[in-house]
Amino acid sequence: MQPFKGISQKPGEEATEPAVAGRKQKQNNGERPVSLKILADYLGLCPATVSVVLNNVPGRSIPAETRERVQAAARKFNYQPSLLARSLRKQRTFTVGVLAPELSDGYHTMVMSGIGDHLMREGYFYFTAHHRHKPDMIEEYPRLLLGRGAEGLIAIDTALSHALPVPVVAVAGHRKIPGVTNVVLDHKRAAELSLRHLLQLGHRQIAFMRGQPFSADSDDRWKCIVSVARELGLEIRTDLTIQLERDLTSPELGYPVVQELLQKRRRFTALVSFNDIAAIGAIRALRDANLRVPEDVSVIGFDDIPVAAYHNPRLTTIRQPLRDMGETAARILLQRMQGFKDYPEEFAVPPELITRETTAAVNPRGRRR
Amino acid sequence: MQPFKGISQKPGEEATEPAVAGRKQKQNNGERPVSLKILADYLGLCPATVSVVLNNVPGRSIPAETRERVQAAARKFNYQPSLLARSLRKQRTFTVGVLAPELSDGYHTMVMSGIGDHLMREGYFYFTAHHRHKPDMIEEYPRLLLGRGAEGLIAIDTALSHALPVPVVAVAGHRKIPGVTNVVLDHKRAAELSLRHLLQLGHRQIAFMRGQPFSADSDDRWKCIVSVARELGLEIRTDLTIQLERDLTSPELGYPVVQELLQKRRRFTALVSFNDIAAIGAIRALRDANLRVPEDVSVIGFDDIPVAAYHNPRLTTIRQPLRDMGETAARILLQRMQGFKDYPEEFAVPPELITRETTAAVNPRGRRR
DNA sequence: AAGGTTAAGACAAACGTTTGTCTTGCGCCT
DNA sequence: AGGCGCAAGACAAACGTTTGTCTTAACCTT
Repeated sequence: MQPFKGISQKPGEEATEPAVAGRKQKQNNGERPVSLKILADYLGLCPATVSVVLNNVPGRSIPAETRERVQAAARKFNYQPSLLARSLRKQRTFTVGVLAPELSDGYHTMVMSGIGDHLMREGYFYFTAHHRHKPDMIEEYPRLLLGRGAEGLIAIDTALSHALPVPVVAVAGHRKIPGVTNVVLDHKRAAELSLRHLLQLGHRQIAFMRGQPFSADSDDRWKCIVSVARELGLEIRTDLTIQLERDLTSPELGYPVVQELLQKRRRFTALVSFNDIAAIGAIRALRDANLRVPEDVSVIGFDDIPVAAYHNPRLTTIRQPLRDMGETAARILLQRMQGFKDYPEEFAVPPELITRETTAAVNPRGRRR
Repeated sequence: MQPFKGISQKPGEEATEPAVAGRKQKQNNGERPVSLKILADYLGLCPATVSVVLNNVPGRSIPAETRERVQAAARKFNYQPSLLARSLRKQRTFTVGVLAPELSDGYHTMVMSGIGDHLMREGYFYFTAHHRHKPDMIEEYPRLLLGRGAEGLIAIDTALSHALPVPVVAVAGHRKIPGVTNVVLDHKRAAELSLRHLLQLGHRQIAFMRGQPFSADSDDRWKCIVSVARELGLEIRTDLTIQLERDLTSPELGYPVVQELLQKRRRFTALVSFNDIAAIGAIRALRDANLRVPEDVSVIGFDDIPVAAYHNPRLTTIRQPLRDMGETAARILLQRMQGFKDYPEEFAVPPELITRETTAAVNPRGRRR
């Protein structure tokens, strides 16, 4: 961390600083904010009484006149109670921790958006921490978050390794862990939607893209695809199965793996992508190999990220209600934190098939052998 | 908030709960985590001494044997100091607040990602709050964040209205406010890059898309475009200027406004979009009107979001180093919090022109009159 | 007038730390 | 032997709240 040599503030600028609302509120002169004690001294009362008034504690008799004096003083000095001190005393922080692999990825931020909405609405604040799938951080951050007073944790796409002493809700969590509620997509249903759709269009030679091993959904999703394929009598060929490995959030994710697939020169008429971002990379790779989408190859994505509807061609995909999942996770967590005992171990939300332009009936004279 | 009727935990499941690392760590049985006092009682020492050992306070003489006893006990009981109590005592929380309009938008999350990286690396945690541009929340949240102990604030694309008693860094902030450091893109340079590029390709009839009034960058960006256009002798026609209004983060943002522009049937050969997302919507609108990009209309975006390089056609755009800007903001904030006085009022970062496929030399026989 | 009730608010302890000062006892020096 | 210095750790106050109990004085009742 080097000190910067940028433009320094012009001298005299501070003198012309406009007065701000109410009490003169200096920049950062080390003055501490007014505490209950200061307020009490000013009023000639004791801190406890002031606290009682300001919190409207029931069953305490304080005359209206005194109440007004106290409230007026609080306004005058712009009193803000220290949540820190209050939390320490009441052993309640109204804070939760949110753990995610990455902050800039569409999937995670959609879920976080739902979480944030619900938490703020309910008067909770939250710490965010991201771990980029590093196991030591996944181990360490929950501890740190608890140390900071988090009363509960939400883990997005994170491979938690053991139980924790507070309620935990996982979105797209791997494994069953005692004390952890899993909010997951109904992957079985998702697999049915995509495979049925492709089969109806006449596709039989279908390539599949598997997610990265560190991504929580990868495994479940794959198992469901395999099982549904069997039910529907569809063969899954290993030479048409590709595997994502890299930890990327850009379409580059799907580009090279599809290129490799094309080099094998096996005929396929459809591709089931792990997510939309990879699907966009995949489409680019197909086009760069002079294959048309959907005329030569149909592509189906997953997630329905915002650009999916505006990609060219518009992406057919399985929509995950990510924001809802985030809200649901937050709601369940808060209920559990309030001592609600009868929580579900797993909460599945239904996906939806969004048919757009990247899937079409199989082309009778396929161009690829 | 309604209690859910989901699957309840099977009875007896808790009894088979596997033992977890070290101390038996029950689910959530109201047992409080071990405190310094408990540890001290166990060791036959006083809490202060234990604290001294665990923090390695210099200048205190504690024999090695005692130190080891203390450390062993801390490990044994998995002691985690209460950051809450420590913060209260030391008047230092190592926490900052981050304020953004929205959590699921690409721009904001990219910046947040840079911020998060730097803060975590430096051992700070942060609260996030989002306000969806609602003025009352923009007014309220800073107060709440300070009440939670935030020692500094980072505001992304947020119209702060007055000074605050802690250091503040704004990314894409509107106005100059005393005590607020602005981290901004060099919009002058950005305007030069895009206009020079289009002029070189022979464009003269250029349509412009202005950002939403509530977006911090809109105004600056527009002023710079106007000023650079004048320098370069380019006329900006009001009948070719469109204005974004809606608060959206999907390409839908740019679709209807471009449709309206097309209905005026004024000839233009290029469009300067406010951002990439709107550019993708714009391209869709152009294609839906049977105009080819870039053959009939060149389009230039702004931001360089991850899908820009993989859109079809690949998007020419002005890259904002958003992650860097976030990191820079966090770095400056931490320096200011450490009492570094000589901070810049403004910190400008340079944009970059990324030439891809949506811009081309002007088509001599334009199809639109 | 004595005792009881009540209103109004003071008092103190507690939450879990940190840190400056104080005590105790031991070994050493002369 | 008396004094000094130092090692080891106890003690206490403080950070800003909340909350149960206690005090005081006024008022009421008979």
